[in-house]
Amino acid sequence: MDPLAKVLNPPQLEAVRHGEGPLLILAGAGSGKTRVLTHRIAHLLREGLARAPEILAVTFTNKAAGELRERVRKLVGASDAERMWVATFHAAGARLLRREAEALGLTRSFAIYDDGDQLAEVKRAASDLGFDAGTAKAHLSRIDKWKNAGLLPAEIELPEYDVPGKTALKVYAKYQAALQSSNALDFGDLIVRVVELFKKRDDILQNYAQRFRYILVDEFQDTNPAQYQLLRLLSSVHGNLCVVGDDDQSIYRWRGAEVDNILDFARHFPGTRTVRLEQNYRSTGRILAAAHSIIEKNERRAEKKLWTAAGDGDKLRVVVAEDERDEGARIASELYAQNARGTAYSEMAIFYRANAQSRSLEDALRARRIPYRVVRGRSFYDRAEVKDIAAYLRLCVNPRADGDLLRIINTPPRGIGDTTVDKLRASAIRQGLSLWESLEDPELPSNVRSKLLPFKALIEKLRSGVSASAADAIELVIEGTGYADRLRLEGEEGEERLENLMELVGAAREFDRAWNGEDPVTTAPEPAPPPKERPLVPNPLTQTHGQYMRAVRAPGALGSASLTDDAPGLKPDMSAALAAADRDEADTPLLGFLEQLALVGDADAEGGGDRAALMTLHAAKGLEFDAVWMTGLEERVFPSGRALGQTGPTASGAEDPAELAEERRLCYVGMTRARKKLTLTLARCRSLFGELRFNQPSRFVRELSPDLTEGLGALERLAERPQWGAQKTDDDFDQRPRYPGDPPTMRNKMRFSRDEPASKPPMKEAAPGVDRVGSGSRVRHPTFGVGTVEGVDGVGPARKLEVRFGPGVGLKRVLARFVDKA
DNA sequence: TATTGATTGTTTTTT
DNA sequence: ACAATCAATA
Repeated sequence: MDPLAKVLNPPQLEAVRHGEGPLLILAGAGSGKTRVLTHRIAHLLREGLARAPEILAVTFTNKAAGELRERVRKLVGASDAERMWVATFHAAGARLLRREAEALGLTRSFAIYDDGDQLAEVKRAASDLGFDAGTAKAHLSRIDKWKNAGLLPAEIELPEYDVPGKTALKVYAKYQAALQSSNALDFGDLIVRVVELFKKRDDILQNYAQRFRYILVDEFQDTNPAQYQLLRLLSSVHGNLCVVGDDDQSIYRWRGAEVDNILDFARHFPGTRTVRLEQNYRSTGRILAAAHSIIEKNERRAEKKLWTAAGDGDKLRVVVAEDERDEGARIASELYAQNARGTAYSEMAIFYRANAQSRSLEDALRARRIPYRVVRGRSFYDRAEVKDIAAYLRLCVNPRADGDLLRIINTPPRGIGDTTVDKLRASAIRQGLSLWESLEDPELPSNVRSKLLPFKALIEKLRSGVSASAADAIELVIEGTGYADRLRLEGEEGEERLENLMELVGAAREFDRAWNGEDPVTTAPEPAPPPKERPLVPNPLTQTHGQYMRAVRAPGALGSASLTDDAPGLKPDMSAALAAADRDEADTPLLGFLEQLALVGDADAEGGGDRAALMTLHAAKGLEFDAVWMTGLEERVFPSGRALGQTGPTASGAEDPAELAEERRLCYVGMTRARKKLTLTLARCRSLFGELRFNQPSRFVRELSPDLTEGLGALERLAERPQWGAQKTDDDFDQRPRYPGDPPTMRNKMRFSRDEPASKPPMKEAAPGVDRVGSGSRVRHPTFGVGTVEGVDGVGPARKLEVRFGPGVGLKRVLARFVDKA
């Protein structure tokens, strides 16, 4: 019998063994799709259906790409794994475009603009055209939509009456031209411009379409039309396109994702074999049944129903809280109780619809001293100081980058104000040159030139001083531009920014090392922490959270760590993996690091230690936890007020069925994250946008069957109570009529502290949060190793510690959030 | 050029 | 509530 049959169930096996032709794998939540993808890739190689370089596997997140790459590597070995393309859509696009840049009139060192750069550029485009720059956001959202749809300006036709559309289109054309002359691309371009390239140059398309004999796509339900076009083109020669996804988990419609891509796949690719993965290996029967009862109300979906061989499990629970503070307090005490019963905090998660909801939850957890981490976007790399430094570096590498030049020409302030900049821009436009080239335009007034020339000299000095090393380059910029000096003058906040830049240097240092295939430094004077068969490497990307991972080194390859089934909690080393993928495309570690800065956030950073996770429902996709709390199950919160036509600019009073279907999918995604325990909470009233609101319980809880759920009784009691109009203050709140069984008022709460135990629960040893690190503690810093705290300044994770590290490092001031308890 | 007061719009944000 | 952004001001 095929040994594969031991690790795969029949439909999984069918998907893995499918040979040529289009393949659609409808993979329900927790049905083992990554396993299928990895085994399928291994199968293709083993059966000689493809050689490694002929395989292209695309995902949406860096995390997914890293995980896939790693798991494939474990199956097929490092040398094959390195020769295939396993990347995010955007990384693959960037890689391809760097190779073919000339064909689009770009150079290999084009810059990748992020949202902020994009908005700035759109503003300039709009104001150059004489439009109000205040409308830039609206234009940008149209531009993004066009790009998601795969439409470049020339291909867009608008009806005469669409006046705002016409304006946006003009801005789009101008914006696109500005990017082109800046030798820059935005995220959307990383896809659309590949499509453009393929349409324009059939020879190049043929080259890639021939090469990629087998293409595999993860999370296909999230593809936008541009990505879909790209896949169509790339698979046009061999037709071996395998897509994996779950239409029920499509939650990015608002970003241009098109569920129809997956729903109509079989129709668009004749001869498609469809495989359904419906056996769930994650959740209990009740959780699956409840999730199904929510999702089955959606009309257009690929019929499938998850089942599990595991038991029914506990009932879901609904908790009705008084307000958001009460909601937080109850959840916090439940977390505490769960933990006392043996569930690690790291196995618990709290989800919310909108980031704004995290505040009250965090307050409650902090009050209870429950260790947590908030999973957010790319917060670290989005800091202004990091982006400033990146702009300097990009300008050094790519002088045509007008956006980067404008960003830093007066940062730190060097007397180059708006008027000077305007004159420079006018000159550049007049002569059709880049800003950089115009810096010494002899026609500029001498007072303007006298300001610009020193700036030019500064950049030239940097450019000649910048070496291959990313870390050295960053240090040179920080010190050489006066940026550091400026921050040092700014006190408290400047200090912190400087610390952040030091972290950036640390990340770059690690990246350099990985690039050069050197062993990562272990500064720790004592034996490296957990004795694994390999040394532990700080992940440069995730080091802000002090995470450590196992280094696995392939011969002659870059370091990359493994995400293994046997090592839960260890995540792949993204930067090293990215370094490996792009090494032949980028020439130096500096260029590689810049690429990483653009394409990889620190979002994937998993906080070390035993902490509960807080995140939006969107951020939860792809994750799983033993116990999950979904919060804010109230109409206008979840489903969001926008889907109900109640909030925002599109507020029409009418529900938007498409939006509501997406909210439903979001609910489905959230519920299917839970392995064993699922709790849904709502608050009777909640302050939202500054006013106190009494929201109806969400339809998603009202729809739950009592067979599956406990605590529904509270909903009915709630319905019997009269509703009050909006009440603005706590005083009003306290003077509401009292009903038997009502929780105490706010004021009472302060006195009696209903939910808070009289004495604070003692901190558990298992929670190595940074909060209790003080003088004398031994701490571990990802860059500096292990040291002893000698001083503390401030409170919370943002406080600074003076730490005495080992020899060669000495006394350093570091942010508490960057260290872990040693 | 930096500071201020008013105004604005607040879902989600893989890259 | 609240932050972020912008126009007017010193």
